[in-house]
Amino acid sequence: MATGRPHRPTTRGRGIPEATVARLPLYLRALTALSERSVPTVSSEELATAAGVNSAKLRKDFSYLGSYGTRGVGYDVEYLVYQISRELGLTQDWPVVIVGIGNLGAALANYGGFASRGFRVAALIDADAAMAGRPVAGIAVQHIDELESIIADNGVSIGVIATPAGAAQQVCERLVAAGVTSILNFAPTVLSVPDGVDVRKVDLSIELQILAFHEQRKAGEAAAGPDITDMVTPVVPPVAATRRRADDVPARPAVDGAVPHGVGDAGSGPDGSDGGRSAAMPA
Amino acid sequence: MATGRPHRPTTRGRGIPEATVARLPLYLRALTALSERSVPTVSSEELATAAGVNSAKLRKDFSYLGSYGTRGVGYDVEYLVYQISRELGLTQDWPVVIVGIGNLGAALANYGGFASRGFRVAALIDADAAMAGRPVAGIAVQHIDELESIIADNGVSIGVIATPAGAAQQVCERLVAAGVTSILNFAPTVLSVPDGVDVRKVDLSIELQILAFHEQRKAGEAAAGPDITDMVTPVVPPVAATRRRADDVPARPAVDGAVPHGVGDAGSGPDGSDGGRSAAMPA
DNA sequence: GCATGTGAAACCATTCACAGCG
DNA sequence: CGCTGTGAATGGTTTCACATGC
Repeated sequence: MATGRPHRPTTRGRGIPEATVARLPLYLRALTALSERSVPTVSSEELATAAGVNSAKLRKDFSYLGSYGTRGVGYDVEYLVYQISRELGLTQDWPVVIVGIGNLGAALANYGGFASRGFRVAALIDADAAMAGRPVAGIAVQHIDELESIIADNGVSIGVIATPAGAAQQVCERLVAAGVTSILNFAPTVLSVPDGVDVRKVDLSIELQILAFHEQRKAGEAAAGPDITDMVTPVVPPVAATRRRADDVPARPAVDGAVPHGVGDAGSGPDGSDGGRSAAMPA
Repeated sequence: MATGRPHRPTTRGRGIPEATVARLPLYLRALTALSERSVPTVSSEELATAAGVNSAKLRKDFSYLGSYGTRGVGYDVEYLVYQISRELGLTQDWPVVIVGIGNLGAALANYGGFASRGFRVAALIDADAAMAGRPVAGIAVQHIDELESIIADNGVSIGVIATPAGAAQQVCERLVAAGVTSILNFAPTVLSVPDGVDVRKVDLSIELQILAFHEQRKAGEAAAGPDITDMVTPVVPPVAATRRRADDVPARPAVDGAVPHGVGDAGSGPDGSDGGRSAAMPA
């Protein structure tokens, strides 16, 4: 159980679908922008466009919160802002600690959207004694020895981990032991936590890899595809590759004698022609 | 899961499910760790644990790639690393540009996992002329005027946006016009892009809000016994939680005469009796 | 014998399409 | 009449459980 789990087996029916919860902040942001421009009401269509979803989905999402719209008119912006804020728990503010004040931690501490929407940076914590006392984003960094007392004194229940991967699990354990029950993890590691603790993960490298997958697919289709009508750019000049270690050779099946029958099997170097994306049901 | 769209309606069936693609990087990381410890094979059970998923899911995921395991034995680590890398398109390297070298952009540029897994920072770009020439993570920042030629000269197809929200859409358009077809967006905005361009979004503030939702739910459950459905809780003046503007009052339905009937309607502040932790707020 | 690979079942999410109401 | 709210249809994902084959 890693990333944002269903957090709980289904504590008795009730409740907003996880996918909907994940979109509420999006709606809230769009609504806040409208509110700032003093727009009084919006239709599901307009709001959906602003939030980047389709209107049916938005209406379905809102239907889980209650009937907050007016038929034939739309939604009252201010009222909806309040209802969503309340649903997300943003009418109270949440003290947050950031552990690991390197480049990333500092960036997070400086991030404005942080403080503005119900969250307050209660403390910045780092293991490097040399950092202690140094102000980052106007807050003095504290040494990790203080972690437990900081959590307790401030009633912190949300922690952000921005440490190197190697330190993440240990920091996580200390946070949890001290009372934190929600963790936002920026370290590229799978954290293991006890039940009842939520972990969400933000991983740059994973996001890039997902993009690379689609990117490759586009290139492959463009090159060998009768499908996909027109592509924006013809083909990306496949720059030479530079694999990071010495394992540039495909690597053989191994085991014993028979070779596992891959689908679009190896042989194609960095890319060769490869053709389609391979993948296809096995025989 | 970020905003990564379905990239395409279903370009004709075939292909690996999106949910599976999103997990491949996770498996790859776990496998790489095993590889470094020279572990020759793993079972689906072991690998699943290391990646933080369950084994049935992992096997199903791998089944979309082909039959790369050996019954009764498990998977050959090296071979699987190669197959997944190839599937993700990591056997070639991808030049990436980062636009917006503020705190976050600098953190991204310094992020090690970046370069190590098939990605290469081809350029750092910023709109501030004063930044031009300044080295960040060993690379000289270039002015945004050079954006188009940098993209073209380096065959960049992946761009990372780390600018303030206000600049994001414009930067996005320039990137796309110059040939970028995959974008990783860190700015808190919904980007609109033409078909064929993939956007993935990483949004700190959204992640925190999702955590806050669950956090609130935990507190609510702990405090309000059996069921939260009781509408109109008597007490509780909603804590004056330092809302950022003057709109601290709930905001009324509005429209005309009738009040919309919410579900677990307002009135319930942070939670009342609280029970759980919950920060001593500054009044 | 044991772990993979996979149909089938269960589950969740999205989309459709329209009834219902201001 | 227009737009919300929602049952029903569709599509995708996860889980189960076991046949398959090393």
